[in-house]
Amino acid sequence: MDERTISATERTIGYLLRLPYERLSERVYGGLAAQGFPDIRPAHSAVLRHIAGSGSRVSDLAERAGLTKQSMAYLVEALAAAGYVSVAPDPADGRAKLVRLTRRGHAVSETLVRLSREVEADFAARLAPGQMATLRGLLGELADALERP
Amino acid sequence: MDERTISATERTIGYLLRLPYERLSERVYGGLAAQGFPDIRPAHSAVLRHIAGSGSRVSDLAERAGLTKQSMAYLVEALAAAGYVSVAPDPADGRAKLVRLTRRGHAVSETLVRLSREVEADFAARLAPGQMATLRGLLGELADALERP
DNA sequence: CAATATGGACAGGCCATCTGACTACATGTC
DNA sequence: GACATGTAGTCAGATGGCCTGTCCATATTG
Repeated sequence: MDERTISATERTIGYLLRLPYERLSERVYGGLAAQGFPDIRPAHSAVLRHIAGSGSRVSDLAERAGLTKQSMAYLVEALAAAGYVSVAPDPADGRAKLVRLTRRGHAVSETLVRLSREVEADFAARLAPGQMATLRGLLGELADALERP
Repeated sequence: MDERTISATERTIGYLLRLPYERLSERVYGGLAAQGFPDIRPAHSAVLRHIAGSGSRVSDLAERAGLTKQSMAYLVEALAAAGYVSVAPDPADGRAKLVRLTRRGHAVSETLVRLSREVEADFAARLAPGQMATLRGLLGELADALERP
């Protein structure tokens, strides 16, 4: 008889969301390390996901990612030190700086998306045909609903 | 024209899993704080989720949660200091200690599950009828597949 | 111009994890 | 029963990823 307090009765939706997320993360960031990007960590995706091709300000990145300016500056600094982004003064505003992906930054971003798709495909193979598409669709609808509260 | 590097092209499955997880967490742990459990943090769910009614050892908890013994001991210590768990020597093994939920620990565990269900219901209300059940079912199947690799 | 808002930097702190080194106890083998 | 090895837990130290508070420089607006 299993006496577990939570999981025996019912797995929480939090557990069900977090488990695949963590497995995915391990594989994606492990894969990045294996492919020559060892210094990219999950938190850095907050930068990579939101950075505009024409460059973004730290404040904008912070707001889009839901982090403080200081936290975003910390992440950007690490990416800049490792050569994934460049930071240059914004010609349009003397206070601001523009963060841009370098060639290496674009490479890591593309690799990240590719690895993510690969792991997603592997997850899909563990479900019945078509179910991963359903899952992705539902998560997308939920994200749409949550992005605009 | 949106030039975002990742999200404009396609939201990664990681993003789609993490977004609802984070919204859920904010609400569940905010709710716990509001209901008199201000010192419970998301990491503590690793203890609450895996602890057995008859008591569990730190090592067992660590293994089930996928953490090191040291990390689990750190979490257990905080919960013990706040009165959510008791820690007593294991009569069956002089090296070991048994971690048990106190009455307050049971209360927090039940409240956690209840809040989780409430937020899940709120999420469900943002989707078409029945879709949340489908989503939960698919996540459950995926979790089953990932729990036994 | 003065007042206020904004972009960013600096300092300091906390939490949640890790690794490495260690002690105390348990167990299995001879 | 003694010894070798394995296991439960602790101590110490480090790191990453966030936070708040404070401050400076530059914009913007009345």
